[in-house]
Amino acid sequence: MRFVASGTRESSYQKVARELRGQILQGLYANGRQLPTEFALATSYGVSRQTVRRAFQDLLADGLVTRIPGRGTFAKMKSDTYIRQFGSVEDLMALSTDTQLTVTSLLNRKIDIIAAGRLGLDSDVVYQVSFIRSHDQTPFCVSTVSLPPEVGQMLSSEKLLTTTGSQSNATIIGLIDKQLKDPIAEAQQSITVGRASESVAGHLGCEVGTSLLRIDRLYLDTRNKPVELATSYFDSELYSYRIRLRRDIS
Amino acid sequence: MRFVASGTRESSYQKVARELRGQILQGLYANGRQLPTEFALATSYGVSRQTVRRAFQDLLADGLVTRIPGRGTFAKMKSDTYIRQFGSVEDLMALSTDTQLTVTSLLNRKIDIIAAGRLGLDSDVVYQVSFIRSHDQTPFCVSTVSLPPEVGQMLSSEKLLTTTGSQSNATIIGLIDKQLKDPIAEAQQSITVGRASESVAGHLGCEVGTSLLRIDRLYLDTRNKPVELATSYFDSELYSYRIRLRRDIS
DNA sequence: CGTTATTTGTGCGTATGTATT
DNA sequence: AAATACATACGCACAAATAAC
Repeated sequence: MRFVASGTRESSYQKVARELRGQILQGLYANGRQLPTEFALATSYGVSRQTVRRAFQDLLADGLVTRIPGRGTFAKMKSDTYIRQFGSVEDLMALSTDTQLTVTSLLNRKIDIIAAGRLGLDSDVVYQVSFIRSHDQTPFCVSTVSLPPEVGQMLSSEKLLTTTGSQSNATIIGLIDKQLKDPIAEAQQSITVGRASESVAGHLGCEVGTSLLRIDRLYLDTRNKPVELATSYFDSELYSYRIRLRRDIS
Repeated sequence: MRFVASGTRESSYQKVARELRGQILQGLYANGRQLPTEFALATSYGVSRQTVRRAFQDLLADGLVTRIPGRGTFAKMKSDTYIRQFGSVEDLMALSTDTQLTVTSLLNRKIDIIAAGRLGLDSDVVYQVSFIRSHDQTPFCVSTVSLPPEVGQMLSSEKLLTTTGSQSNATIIGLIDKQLKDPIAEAQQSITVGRASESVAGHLGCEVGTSLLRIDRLYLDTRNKPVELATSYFDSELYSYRIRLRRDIS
């Protein structure tokens, strides 16, 4: 899940990390088996031990391995399950440079009573745009964004949202935040289980009715006015939602 | 997720990372302001540039900074990407006031390879206790808590966990935190979709196989040692996981 | 029980490359 | 073109944890 700009050549440690990641995900080190030592990998790849260590730091951050001083490095994955969580939603959303947005339904005026209600509107009219988010050409998330009419009209000048199949690595809320008088101050997020509709299943490549992770986010500006409602579906077999909470900020 | 080991003194790069993390979270570098360069930090802390780089790798993995070659290191601005997660361990511990816990399976020694693995144990022996959480006499959550043997034995004096059908509005992690030498410092939470087993379905009053929200929490103490693994199933019809994300305006 | 070998962790120095200003 | 700043890569030394003898 580490970065890498697409254009540049892959560095040594990235190659090591990529190959080890593939082997782990393929179950070569299933049941927590031990990986080769730093020294062994360094000699077999013809790189220094530091380079191998750098690769392991990525695998560690990905949660794929456990390292125990004096003992060795062990894979965390159990091959007997289907669960391939080689990343988290947070990781993927965090680096917008890593994920690509492809518009599937252009920004348009729609009638949506539920969305309008959650946006605190009096009428039933909202502006909606739908898109998929991909990482490495693999779509992992389908989203629909609903906006109050005035916000929707504000964004109607954005070519990204009004051109078929257009791609970007921006975020909608980023676009909105730039143009708003009052900036975004707060978001309310709710995570539930949802089912894949026909269109969602088509985009994610799963079957209709599959249980998906559904994440709703309602963004509010400093005046506590809702400015965006985003409803996203994630395939939870591929991606889990991971959060790290810390205590003691000092 | 970060590494290592253990009872020893804090290392140099950890100190640098900790202090920078605190400063960022306190808003010292709010609005995406630039942090000192590697060289500046190295000289001011009296360490090498490599050590500063090691610290930045942790902050990068935490998603707290963005680094741009040729430009510098910047605190992640919440506006140009999205609003970041700021829950706290305290929030999780305070879950208890309006919900009630009923023990369904007493604290006991069990064999659980998966739980033991996630707790980083060498053997397969863990202590487990199961319970349901109710609100207004309606159960909405079924949890199983796995503990390392030494923690389990520590809690074996708690009447709550060793008496059939006992009720309380405490949290297990709260009980643990009181007795631990090293307090809880961090929690890793993973949210996925799970299916109701026979026993879970029985307690929640839903059908076997129903899709449920599954939340796994791994609590770590200040020495990064796992002390509790909680696996909970929520009926997503009754309960959705809500988070409020605030933005630091400063 | 201590000793030794293995393995990971920390820290530093150096050199070179690449991107930005 | 030059200076700045991050990225990669290698080398070395020593510390700390573990396991085996």
